This record gives sequence, C-alpha cells and structure tokens, in this order.
Amino acid sequence: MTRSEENYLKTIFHLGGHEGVPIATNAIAEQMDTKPSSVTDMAKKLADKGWLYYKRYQGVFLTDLGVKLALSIIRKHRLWEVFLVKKLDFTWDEVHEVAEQLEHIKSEKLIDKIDALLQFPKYDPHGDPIPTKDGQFQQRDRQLLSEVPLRQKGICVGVKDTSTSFLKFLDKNHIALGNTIEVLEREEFDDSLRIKIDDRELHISNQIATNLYVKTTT
Amino acid sequence: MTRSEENYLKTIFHLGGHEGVPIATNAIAEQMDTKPSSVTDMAKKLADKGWLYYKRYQGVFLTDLGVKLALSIIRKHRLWEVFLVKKLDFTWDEVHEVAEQLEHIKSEKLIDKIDALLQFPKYDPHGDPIPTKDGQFQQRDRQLLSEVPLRQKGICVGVKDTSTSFLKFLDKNHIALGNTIEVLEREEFDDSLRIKIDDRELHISNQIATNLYVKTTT
DNA sequence: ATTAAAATTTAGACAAAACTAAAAATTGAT
DNA sequence: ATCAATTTTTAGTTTTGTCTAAATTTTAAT
Repeated sequence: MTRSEENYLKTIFHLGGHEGVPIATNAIAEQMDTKPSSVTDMAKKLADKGWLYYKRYQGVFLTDLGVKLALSIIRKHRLWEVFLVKKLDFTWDEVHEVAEQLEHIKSEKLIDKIDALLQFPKYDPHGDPIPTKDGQFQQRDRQLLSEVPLRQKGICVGVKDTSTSFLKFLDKNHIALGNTIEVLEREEFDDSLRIKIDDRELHISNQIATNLYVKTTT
Repeated sequence: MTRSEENYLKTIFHLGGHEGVPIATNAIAEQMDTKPSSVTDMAKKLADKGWLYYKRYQGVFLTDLGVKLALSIIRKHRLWEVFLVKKLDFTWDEVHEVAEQLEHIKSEKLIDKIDALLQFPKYDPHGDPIPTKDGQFQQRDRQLLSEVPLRQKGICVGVKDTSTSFLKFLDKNHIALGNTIEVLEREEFDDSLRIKIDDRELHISNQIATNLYVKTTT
C-alpha cells in the first residue's frame, strides 16, 4: 500500500464512505486538496485492488477490507498523536502534521509497542476514539455543546474542529477536555451561550458551541 | 528534500564521500541496490541543488551543505535506533529497518524532543556516534579486535557489520557492547583468537574479530 | 601506443501520481 | 421533457525516479 493509497482510504473513511453510502469524487478531491480527475484515476486503482466499490458517476465507498485498512491507518495516526502529547510534550494543536507522516511507518511491532508504552489509550488528544488492533471502533456517546439543553451539565470530551486556530482559542480560554460544563443561558438572537466551565463563567459564540463535544452527566 | 535524495546523500556519506574523495557511480549503485544509470541521473540533480560535486566519469563527493544534510539524516536514524531499543525494547538487530523509515520524518521539534527524552545519547545501539544538532560528529577512538595486540585489554564499543545474522551470533555468545575483552592467544594458521570476555573464555574466528570494535584500556 | 575490459553516460521508455482541457453523464430548474 | 449548470470522466501531458540498451570514456594490460 503506497502512502497515497493510504491517504485516499483514510479520507474516504472520514467522509463516511465506510457505511455503504457513496462519496462523491468531488468531495474527496476537495478534502484532499487535489483534482477530481486524480480521484477518478485512483478510484479505479483502489477498486481493482478490492478496497472500495466504484461505479462511474456514482462515487465510491469502502469494502470491508478497505474499512479495515483505513482503520489501521487511523489507529496509527491517533496513537502517534497521543505519544507526541504524553511523551514528548507536544501541544494538541501541533500533533496533526507530524502524525500525518508517522501514520505511514510500516511496522506492526512498532505501533503495538507504542500502544503498550501509552498503556492502550482509548482516545486521542482531541477526544477521538482509537481503533483497536483488530479494527474495533466505537464512538463515545456525546453531543455537540450547541445541542445541550439549558441547565444540563456535562464533561467536555472532544472537539469537532481540530484546526490550530480553534485549539489555540480553547487554550486561551482554558477550555480543555475533562472540564465540567453547564449551559446557563442561550441567547435567542445568535445562539451564543453563557456557560459555567469548572468554576468560571464564560460567554461563547454558537460557532464555538458547534465544535465542542460534551458527554452529559445525569 | 525527497526521500530518495536523502537516501543518496546518506549513502554517499557512508561510502566516504564527505572527505573530498570522489565515490564511483558504480559503488553507489551497488550499495543502494540500483543501477549506475539511475545514480548518474540523480548525481546531476543533486549537483544542481548544490549538495554534491559531480564531474562526468569522475564520481561524486559531497559539498559542505551536502555533508550537513547527510549528517542530519544519520542523526535522525541513530536517535530513532536508540529510541527503539531504550524505550520500546527492540533488539539491536531489529532497529535498522524501522529507523530507515523514521529517519525521513520531517520535524525538527520531533527529533529534538526524542533526543531530550533519551538524554542526548552519544552512541547508537551498534556503537556508532550520533551527530549533534549542529553537525558535530566525532568517531570514538577504537580498533578492530583483530588488530589488538596479545594480552591487551579493552572494552567492546561497536560493531562494523550490523547484519541481523552477525548481531544474533553475538547475542548467542553473550558478546555485548560494554563487555571487557582481552586477547589471550592468536592462532597463526587462521588468525582466530582465544579471548577472555568478562569472565568467560571464548574462541572466535578472524571474521568475527574483524567486525568488532574495541577501545583499549591502558 | 594499442586495445580489450570495465565503468559510466546517454537516449529512450515506463510506472505512479498528479495535472489540464475537453467530452460525457447527471442533476435540477423550469 | 428540456436544457443549462454541475459533476465526473476521458485523453493526453508532466514530474520523479527508475529501468534497459547502446554509446562513450576511462583504465589497465600488453
């Protein structure tokens, strides 16, 4: 499997192509910052290899094998992210770029040892679940903060947007995974929220609230 | 710098092309398991980039910049080897292949953090010196065991051959870096040696002795 | 000095992965 | 149902790094 092939499988998975729903060539091209014609070429190649289904003009979705392969890349990516944060003191906004490279290292022993060193973490620094060695993968029960009813309490468990700018914003406002969050007030006009986070009060825009995942507690 | 370019620079350095001595196209091709014509093509390209000197039919040698770049790859390779052994319990015969991949990861921060995590090691698991961040590089004072005079004592500090078979042979005979070695007897006929290693006596062939480095003590 | 052998380069080709421009199929609005 | 807009594919090209086969240069032996 080439690096490019791995990146296609990973992207298609992230776009939802693991559930039998076909993904448009255009969507893949946009996500990967490439041209639709390049995606078509690669789609044919990956279909030949038995990693995805492709019908002209109908988009693609992954085969079972394709899903398995995609998950193994995602597993590596997320484990390396944890490694960078826990063992090398990277911040959560610095890890993505390096993990994009490390995820392509081919050594089963290496990633298993990293997994063990980290004591088999279940989530990456952004709160995304880490697939197991045999491709088990379950999303944690969670809601966007924007969907949480008034007065409901929860724990911050993940971010949807993982851009540097968003993560740095959260750092600046001392919002981190594990914090307790309660929605105190919702402003009708712009859907901004007044929240209690640990023991501080904070006003956040709807754009922030739609990018923070919360696990509600009772 | 592409992965292929990095491999060429590294190989040329290892063949001695860092001291103004030109290295033959053929030698590079053989070392890299490729064809001389491919080497010629790449030589032109690397010369254009200012990383080596190339004159038709005269071989190549590295520029100062080329040496610097080669050393940065070698630094990464050796630091990753130490990491694999010290932090992930790889054996010294398993590390090369994985380090060949890891050495191409592009992140200055990453390798500096790995360096710090390992507490700035000076030598890799095979006893080869690790260049510093600014390209300082000094070979330890050492001799091949085959060159050591009778009755001379020394410490085993490195291996010349890093093949799996040789390293596994050493493991089997409990020869490891750090062991004290004394040459008790040299057999004229085949240059084999009777040695004392720590507190055991051992008979080793000349082929073994010419692949073990020793630092003589007093 | 000649010449055969060895080393090296050139020329032309190929595969992977991308691109552009043009053609074809699909979608959506009327 | 038609047609314009959008999406997707096709055809042909490019770049990188490799290859083979043929040509050239160097080396070494006489």
